[in-house]
Amino acid sequence: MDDPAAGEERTLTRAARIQDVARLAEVSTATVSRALANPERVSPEARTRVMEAIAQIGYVPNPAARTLRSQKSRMVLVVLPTLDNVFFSRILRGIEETLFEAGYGMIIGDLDGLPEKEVRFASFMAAGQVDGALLLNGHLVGQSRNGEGRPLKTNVPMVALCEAIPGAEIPQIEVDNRAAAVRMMDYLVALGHRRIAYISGPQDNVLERERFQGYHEGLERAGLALDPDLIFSGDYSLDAGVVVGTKLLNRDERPTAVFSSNDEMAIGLMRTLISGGIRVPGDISVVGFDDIEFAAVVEPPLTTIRQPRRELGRRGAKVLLDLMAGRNRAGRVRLETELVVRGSSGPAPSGPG
Amino acid sequence: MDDPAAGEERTLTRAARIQDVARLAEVSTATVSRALANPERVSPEARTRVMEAIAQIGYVPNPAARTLRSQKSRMVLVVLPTLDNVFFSRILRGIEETLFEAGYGMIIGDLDGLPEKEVRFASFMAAGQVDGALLLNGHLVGQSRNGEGRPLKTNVPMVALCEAIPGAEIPQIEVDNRAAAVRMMDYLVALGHRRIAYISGPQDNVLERERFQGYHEGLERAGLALDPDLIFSGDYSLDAGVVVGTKLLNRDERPTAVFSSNDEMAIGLMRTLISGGIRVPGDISVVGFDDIEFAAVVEPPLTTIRQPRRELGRRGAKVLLDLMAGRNRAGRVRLETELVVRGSSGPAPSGPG
DNA sequence: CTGTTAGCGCCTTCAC
DNA sequence: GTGAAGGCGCTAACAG
Repeated sequence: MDDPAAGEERTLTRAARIQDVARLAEVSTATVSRALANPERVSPEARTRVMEAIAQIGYVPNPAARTLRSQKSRMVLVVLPTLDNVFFSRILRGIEETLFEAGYGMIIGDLDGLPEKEVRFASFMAAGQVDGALLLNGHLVGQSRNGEGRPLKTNVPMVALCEAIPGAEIPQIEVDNRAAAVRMMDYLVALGHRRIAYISGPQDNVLERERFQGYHEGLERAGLALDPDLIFSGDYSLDAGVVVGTKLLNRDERPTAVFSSNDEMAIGLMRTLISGGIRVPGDISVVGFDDIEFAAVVEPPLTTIRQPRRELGRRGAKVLLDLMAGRNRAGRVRLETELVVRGSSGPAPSGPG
Repeated sequence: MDDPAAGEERTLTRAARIQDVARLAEVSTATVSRALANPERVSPEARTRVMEAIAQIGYVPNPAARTLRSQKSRMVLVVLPTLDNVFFSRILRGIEETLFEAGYGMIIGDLDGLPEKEVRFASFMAAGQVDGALLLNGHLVGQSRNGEGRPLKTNVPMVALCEAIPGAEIPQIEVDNRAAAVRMMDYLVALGHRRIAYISGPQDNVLERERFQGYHEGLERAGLALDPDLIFSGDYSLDAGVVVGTKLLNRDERPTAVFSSNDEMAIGLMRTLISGGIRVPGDISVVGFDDIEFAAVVEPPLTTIRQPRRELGRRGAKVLLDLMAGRNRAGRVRLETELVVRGSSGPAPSGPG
């Protein structure tokens, strides 16, 4: 039994420090530190004693002290527009698993449309709170806005994910949205469609611009003109699709196909068209983008483009890990997409469109 | 103009330290520190000089040093079963916004079904990496498993969210799942249903157990017996609903209503039943739980129970904030739910069920 | 292979 | 109102 008085000394149960381990194992703190970081550099006996002591008192190294000393936090900041979106949460998962394996933790920066939040996240980087950052928001964090203030000079490695940041000299991992959209257009054109409408997402979204470019290029390849009457704009929500559907129902001349820049809007649109007595794909084909889970279970199942979201996260995290380790792996990575043909698309109706 | 040689000294652009500010403002580091923490304790002149110096060199306090010194990290750990789920991401958003306002950052611990991850997250707490934790996973992190090892003795405040942790002496914020399920059952019974099936989620889920209890209690209130043939088990996925739908299609005697413990399974079920020629709600009523976005746009729209997910996150974060500030706000908070009646449920068919 | 030593950057008494 | 000094817990030189 231990001397009860000794226990009395530390009733507050302060966390064990490296000193405590050293004392118990009868070595110096340096040896404890080494036993943890470079076990091979410590004699087996000492190592065993250290490990036993650690287990006995439940020692866990203090990360703040470690960070302060080593100037490495083993934390990564992930900046994203919103947490509340399946699209991002799937990517996040890929990031998390990769980071975790490498021993890194993840701090989430949800911008949530509030610019002031960005400032604080920028300071995380400036202050060395994180060793690297993954940007899912389409622009550089802490970049001077309107040239006001100095652009945050930070040497923290960053990688841009999903939304390319034009002009930024950091690695970019992205899905080739433009090429995927072109592919979808080729598919629709091959089915005989000539009047193909488009529902866009928010215009300021880099990713959206690429998809629209693909739509445009697809039209050109087919020798079709871009018709402003066939361009609708939405905000990626189900409701936006409903709104477009209502507009279409009130028209005399309808497109034979609608290409929505995401699945939610496509689904909202389909529902509205069908309720309005239009057959999908008999009268109008509807296709989306993303391949969210529900795309396969709506009626009819949605033709769409599958993006490797989890893989996107994994790759981004890997590139960042390399960067943080000093291995330069700059440049741009483009991930392949897949056209998933389901029941919501079919041949263009033969009558006058 | 500055002396170019002076700039030469720090070409590596090391982050500015409090020393640098002090030197530039011609005060001591203590004054800088005070100017930041207790501005009123510093003379206006000194304060101005300090602030100008800070702005000029872009000083940001080093959080590691601050944490080491103050033993407070201003970080909170959020442990959850998986990131890849709308249900959690909505809660997360409520947490994030509340934490952010209070100046706290958020570290995500995605368990992802891997027990070894839990160990690391536990050490985050043991090591003082975080000041508090929000548990969305239904059990205590770092608790000794099977009594092996010592239960992690940590004084880090914790709050349990969404899944109550039986026996744990920490505050719990939750939705009253049982009461909500009872309410749904009352509604179905009032519509004349007597053969009401149930699709459960994973059995080890505390939240699932509460919902099932509600189902059971609802039956009792209506004087109905629990029929094992009417209990199906799933895993909250769309596919699980499809599987149950297929089973029902092959049966002679079907229930007149199915209560699914989440919306995804209900939607998968509905789709399968309808494809199999069964009318919803004409032949069978289908109801869910959660009120995810898609519940309103499937055909027919799904009757379900709405949970205040974001509010759940906010409340949990607030209680934790209180706890960390030393204000004791223990106990249990139950948030109200709402029965959302849509087109997927209706009166029980009159013929023999 | 091991111990001693010197900080990492900050905050906070303690004097003045 | 301000400055000097010590130390939070750890790791990385540097000796031995």
